[in-house]
Amino acid sequence: MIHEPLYLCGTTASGKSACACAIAEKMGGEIINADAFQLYQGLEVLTASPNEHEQSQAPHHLYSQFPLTEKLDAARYEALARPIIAEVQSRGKIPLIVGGSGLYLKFLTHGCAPAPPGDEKIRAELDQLTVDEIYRRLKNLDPEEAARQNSQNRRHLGRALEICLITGSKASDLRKNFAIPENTAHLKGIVLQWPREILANRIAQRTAQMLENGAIEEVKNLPTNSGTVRQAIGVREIEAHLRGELSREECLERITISTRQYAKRQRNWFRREHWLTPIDGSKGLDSILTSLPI
RNA sequence: GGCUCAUUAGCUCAGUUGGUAGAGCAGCGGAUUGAAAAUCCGCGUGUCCUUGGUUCGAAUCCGAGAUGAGCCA
Repeated sequence: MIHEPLYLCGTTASGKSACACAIAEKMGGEIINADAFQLYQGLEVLTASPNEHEQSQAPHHLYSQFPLTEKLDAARYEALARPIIAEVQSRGKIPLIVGGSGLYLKFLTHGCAPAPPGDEKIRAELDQLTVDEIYRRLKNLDPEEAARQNSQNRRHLGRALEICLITGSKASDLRKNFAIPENTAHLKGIVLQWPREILANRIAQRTAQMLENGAIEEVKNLPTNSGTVRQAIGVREIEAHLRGELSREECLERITISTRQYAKRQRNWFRREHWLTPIDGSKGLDSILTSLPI
């Protein structure tokens, strides 16, 4: 019997890991990571990766798999996760895909557009330009794409321009050829939701816990050539603290705020994924287990 | 006790020669298919400490009071 994957989403600090373990134990599942930063090895504390106890409760895949110098992206993630999902299915177990990285999840649920991967040389060049310059260049090559992007978003504009430069054709054409599937009937998943105040408290507590448990050491030991992973919430703040620019207390406060803001963005993302079944995270694991959409 | 300075948005502060106020941060709303924990967009009514006065008109000038900080006793 082949089991469809069950997606377990939710904002940061919504209790996904614990919930995943409970589901895996009860229903015979294996957990597959869908968090962009927990893929790396060396920032387990800062990224709130599942602890040893949790990992011993059920098989976990794609956690702490890559060195901090690696540059992963959503497409590579999809390519990594697919065979693992198939493997879990072949064992007759349920693939439990758990994580909060909306884009990564979307690649899994809706597929990957046939676009070229990022090019470091091009990105390094674009980094030298102002947003206005990037926008102008994109507008030149692909006015349609420029029109649908925000003229101030260097990341999104840069990606579109990069596609044009690599392929020699228009990013907007590529977009037309790749329609995001609208049929989501086959998708099964839940999104854990919490009252905002309570989630804010959980975030504050967990952040304090991280600093206690070695997040500062992790950042201290970051290799200088670590790329993507420097974007993780907490890295900048802790580095500022290590330089003496922020007190420990200020550092804690800054990370807590950033995390709260991130949770808000996640909430936005998941709200648009209508196929997800919302579940009240504060109801407790037993209650959650009985309201799964399977 | 005397003198000086401060008091404006949740916080830190701007506010030109009097014409009922605006930035950053926070907060709220939103976008987002190969960097996504990233990146970006939108949202500012608040007893301008209180109270008398001057004035057509006061956050702005004058008096008194309150609170805080500093200096002198």
